[in-house]
Amino acid sequence: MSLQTLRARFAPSPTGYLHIGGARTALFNWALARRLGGRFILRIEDTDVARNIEDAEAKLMEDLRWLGIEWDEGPDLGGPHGPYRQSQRLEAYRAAADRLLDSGHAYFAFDAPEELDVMRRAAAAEKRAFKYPRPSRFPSRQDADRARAEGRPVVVRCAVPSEEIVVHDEILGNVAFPPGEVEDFVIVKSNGWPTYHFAVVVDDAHMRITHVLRAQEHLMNTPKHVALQRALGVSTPAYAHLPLVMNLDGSKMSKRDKQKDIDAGRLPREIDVHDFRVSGYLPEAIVNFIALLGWSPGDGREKLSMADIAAAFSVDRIIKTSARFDRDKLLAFNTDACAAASAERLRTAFRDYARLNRSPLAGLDDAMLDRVLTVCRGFRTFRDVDAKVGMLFRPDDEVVLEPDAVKKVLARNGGHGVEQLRRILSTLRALPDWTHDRIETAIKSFCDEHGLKMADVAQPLRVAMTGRTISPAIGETLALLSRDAVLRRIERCIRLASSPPSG
RNA sequence: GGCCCCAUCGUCUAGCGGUUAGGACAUCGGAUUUUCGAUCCGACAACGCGGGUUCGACUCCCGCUGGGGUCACCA
Repeated sequence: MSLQTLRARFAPSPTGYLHIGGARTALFNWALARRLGGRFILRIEDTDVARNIEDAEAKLMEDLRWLGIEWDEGPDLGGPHGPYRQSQRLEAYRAAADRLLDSGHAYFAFDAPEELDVMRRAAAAEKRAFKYPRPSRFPSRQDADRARAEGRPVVVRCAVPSEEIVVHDEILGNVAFPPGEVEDFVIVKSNGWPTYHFAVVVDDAHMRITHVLRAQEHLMNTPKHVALQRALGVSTPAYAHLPLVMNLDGSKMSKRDKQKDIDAGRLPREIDVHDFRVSGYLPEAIVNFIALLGWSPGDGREKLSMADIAAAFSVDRIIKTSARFDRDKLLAFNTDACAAASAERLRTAFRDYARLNRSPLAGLDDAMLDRVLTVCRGFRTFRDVDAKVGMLFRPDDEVVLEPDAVKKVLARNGGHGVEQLRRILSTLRALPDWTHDRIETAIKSFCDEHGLKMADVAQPLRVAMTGRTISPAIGETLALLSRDAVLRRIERCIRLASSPPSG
């Protein structure tokens, strides 16, 4: 038994924001390291120059930190086994490739993409699996130089021995791949850069990675990695392939879903961590929810903080079955997390949301923001808060009366609603002081006097204040505005509702 | 299609030979209510099918069916 410390890593490629599935992978690796006193490493896999996106690395790191997932070594922090960006490790891959070439574990190949394509088509036509035909004699370095001079692409392929490869997976158990199943895959591209398979193996060995938790879609890659590890003479880390996270309908969660929603004129479904942030979710709710996708602490608890997860995590309790991403349940978790958060926590998180969304609530001071958040209690996301009180913090003339609201509360019964607005004006004007409970009481007694239900007055007032029928309790709503503003908005509403609709 | 993985309420899951199969979300009732939301009660709801093994299978084995992943000079 060695006493080496556990080292786990998360290795995204910088192609965009952090996907929610990637976030779970990162979380599990993080939790494993935290639970067992190991190190958690962030590595950027940017070997596909064409797919790299400017800023993606920074966004990835920001999303991770927003979730509360902190790494011990990474491109920005450095560490003893860096650099942690693959584009800066080309020399290491070149050296490793040379070793493989020299030992006969790898060989040069010169096929043009079109030629490979023809071979694959032919195989498909004959209904057999395509496997790259290994040459009986491996080309020499001189051959490679000559090919390059002739303008042919030169890649390096791994000569995979024809033997059974058994992958020991901590979740799935032993998975056996029959001899001949793994083809001679490319490890160095014609541009000299390593492929993913090669870079991963070289880096995991170099960075002393002991545990690899990754999505199950990588399972078929693992025998390649094991073959490479054997050829390189390095040890194989413990692998655990995580069950996939799917859409509610069982399809793969992809960015296409977002576009489909946009095309259909719906609010886009959140796919990336950043989407949830913009939609007004709390990171602790997201982390709690995704932790439970394929894993559970085993004692019936469902509400878990990062610390709880780190304390309870174990690979043994990861299940094999893929999970579906149930947005309703996440919403419920978020609602609870909002209710449980301290005023200070809520303020901080809300400001982040408000800034990203350019909400009219972005500029509120602590006291006013606390008040708003309290008055809106029960909200499910910050978007709810914005929708409920945002209009109160915009100029009067931006209040647009929604047709439905006009029809249902203002115009009904021959303008019954508008009539109440007219009558309540003097009551409000006469109030000795402008506090939510005084306002509330005054409106209640106004209703009693006139034999009205609370809704008969409160609803028209809501429409006058916000243009819609949704707002906090009516006393709170009015008290959030100055008395002058309330009177102005009532008068403006009466005017608008009385004039014939244009268009 | 080849290879590989998987299978408990609609969804996330607990269960690890003997349980009234538990919890959560959703749903449906009811309560509360000044809108939305929240909240409080209650109800409905699952072991895919067929063979074995066993005194006894949700649990172990095999087959079927179904779902998923993967077959790039992408990761």
